[in-house]
Amino acid sequence: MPSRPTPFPSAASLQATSTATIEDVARMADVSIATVSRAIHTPEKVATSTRQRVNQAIAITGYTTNAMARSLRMGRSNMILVLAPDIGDPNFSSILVGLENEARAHGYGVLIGHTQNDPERGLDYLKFLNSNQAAGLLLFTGHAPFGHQMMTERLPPTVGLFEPVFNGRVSYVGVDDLAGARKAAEHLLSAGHRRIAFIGESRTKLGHQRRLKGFELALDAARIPASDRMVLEGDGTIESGRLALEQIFMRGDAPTAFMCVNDATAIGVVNGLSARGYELPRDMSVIGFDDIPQATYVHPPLTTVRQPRSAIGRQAMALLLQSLDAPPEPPREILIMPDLIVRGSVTGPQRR
Amino acid sequence: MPSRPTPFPSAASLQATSTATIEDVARMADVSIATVSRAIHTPEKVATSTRQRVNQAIAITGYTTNAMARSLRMGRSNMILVLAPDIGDPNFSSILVGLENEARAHGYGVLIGHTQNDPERGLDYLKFLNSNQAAGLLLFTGHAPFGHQMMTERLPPTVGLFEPVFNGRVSYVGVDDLAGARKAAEHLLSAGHRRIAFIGESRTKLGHQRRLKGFELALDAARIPASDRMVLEGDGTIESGRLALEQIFMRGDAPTAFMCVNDATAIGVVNGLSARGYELPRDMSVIGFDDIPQATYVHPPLTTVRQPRSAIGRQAMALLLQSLDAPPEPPREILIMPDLIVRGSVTGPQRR
DNA sequence: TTGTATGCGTTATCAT
DNA sequence: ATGATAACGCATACAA
Repeated sequence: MPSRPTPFPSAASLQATSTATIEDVARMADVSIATVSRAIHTPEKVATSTRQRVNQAIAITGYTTNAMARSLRMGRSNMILVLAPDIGDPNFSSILVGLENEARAHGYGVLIGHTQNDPERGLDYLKFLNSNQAAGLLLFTGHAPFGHQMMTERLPPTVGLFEPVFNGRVSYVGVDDLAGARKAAEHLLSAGHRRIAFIGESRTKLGHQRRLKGFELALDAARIPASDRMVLEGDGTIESGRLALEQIFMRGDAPTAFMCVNDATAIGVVNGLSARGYELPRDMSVIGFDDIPQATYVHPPLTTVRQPRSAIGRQAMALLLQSLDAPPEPPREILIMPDLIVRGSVTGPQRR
Repeated sequence: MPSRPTPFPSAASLQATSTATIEDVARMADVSIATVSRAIHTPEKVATSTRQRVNQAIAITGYTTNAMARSLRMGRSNMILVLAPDIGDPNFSSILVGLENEARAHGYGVLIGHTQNDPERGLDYLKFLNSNQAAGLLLFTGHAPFGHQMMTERLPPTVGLFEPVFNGRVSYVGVDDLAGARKAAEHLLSAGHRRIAFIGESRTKLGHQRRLKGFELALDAARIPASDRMVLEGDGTIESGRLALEQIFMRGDAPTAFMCVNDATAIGVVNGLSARGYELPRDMSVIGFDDIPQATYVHPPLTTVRQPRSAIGRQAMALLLQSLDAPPEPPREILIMPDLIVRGSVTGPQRR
């Protein structure tokens, strides 16, 4: 019995090879690999009939462009690397969604690198970048990745987001810290508070500095004397809120309201206050910043300033994607105005 | 004035080129690229003196292997892809640290893909895998990535972790759900409870099913009649805890204790109970599972079963790295025994 | 011990 | 409209 001819020249050989390459497709469609490549990237330059044959072959083989080869050839990948020190940051998740949506819309994929603020890991990702495995870099870290100078020089287009980047001249997308903090302080002021404590890390964190500035501007405008203001150090963790509270009570001159640099700090303060027997918000007002999910589950629920997380993600990615072709010079800074979210942790000061 | 000879043949040309390649190193060390490659990967096969020249050249140029080219050539990368549906999962962060430590120790890097349970995104990452951009796959998702069948067939070595993988025959590393749940139930029992409600999603989630089984085994052993057991549906979100609670009260026969499939559910129950004016744990006991950070910040702090997160991460990566050379057949399942964490949400039942 | 040459899967240039 | 081929950067079989 004569062997039945297969519809395509090399149908048999296909099963042997693991992943279909452009060559498999070419053979099956009976064209050159150049034509296959064209059919994919510039379909209008290919005759309709051949294009159809190629597409059919692609469908049958399940061919997907080998991104490694493509990037090697092109000197640029279509992946964006996001570097984050702490994946667990409650802000990170929804910013990421914004980033990814925007990236997808432009044909880019998103990869996340977890640095844990460890220079070693930073170096690893630097190497990753160095071999063009990502076309652009998004810094959620507040600083450029650490590593050999040689490598930091050759960084791809980069934009920082959420936390201002203190080293490296890069574009930045984030909340308008100053304006947001000012809104928060004004909310406290208009509730009648005059003795207010601010808790934050003003020395190294740029974002915290800006929030402190907004706080001070608002109090200046309300002509609150310096003697009625307290500024306490706190690195932005829940624990730092508790600690700052201890200091306040050690010094003995409690304020009527706390303005915390972020919600984590505020949660620490709320917990500490409750533990000391204060009833909130009757005895003391607390306001936060960020509006993380946990802000709702504390008692009383936190009045706070909401980070426009999704917008930050979207705009940061948009800016980066633009920068891929021509990095803006000088770097741009996009500040998004946040909204005040009024919940239950602020009322007027108690009569004393 | 005669031009001063440069110490190396092509020192000048280096500045022009963007990133140093193996060829730059070869020229500078005055050897062939093959020798450079060998000096890096099999140093013992290279004369000491040449090796030194090569190393020096590498140091000067800041050369790093182009991972794209290397992987293309070798047909395998040194990156591991972790697929997670929700980066914000409070369990994810510390598992990740375990994964990364183990990976680093073996010279592998970790990349995270955020699928959001979206098949489109899954397909993207499938393409990523398909071109050998990752040597192995870790599934935090509870299921294999969705995509064209053609591509799912060609998956690299894979292991699931944290949540049993319901499609795809893959190895798995996670907590011993059954034993952990049994411990929790026994804790409730030994506190004196006999009317206990279980809240969880027993239909589609394998892990939930196992926890329910552990619950039932413990109650069987204590000879609790079926009439004293309640099993309520809840998908594991905070909201699902509240909802299940509603159902209980609608039916009117409240238990004395709640065993929740996870902490999120338990937090929903605790909140709901507090909102209804119950004082915990005096009026009602609640036990969770996972020991997420938030378990500490609810009142009363949650008694729960702790996920061995770091161990899960470490062992899953170790298993995957082994599987790279020879995938175990049949797939292995590593179950880690969890500890009961006693806090304040469980006491004896109220006298009625 | 070292060098030459080939191929990994693409894209792009130049012919035809 | 299509095909042949070079080059991307590297690892390695084979020669020397």
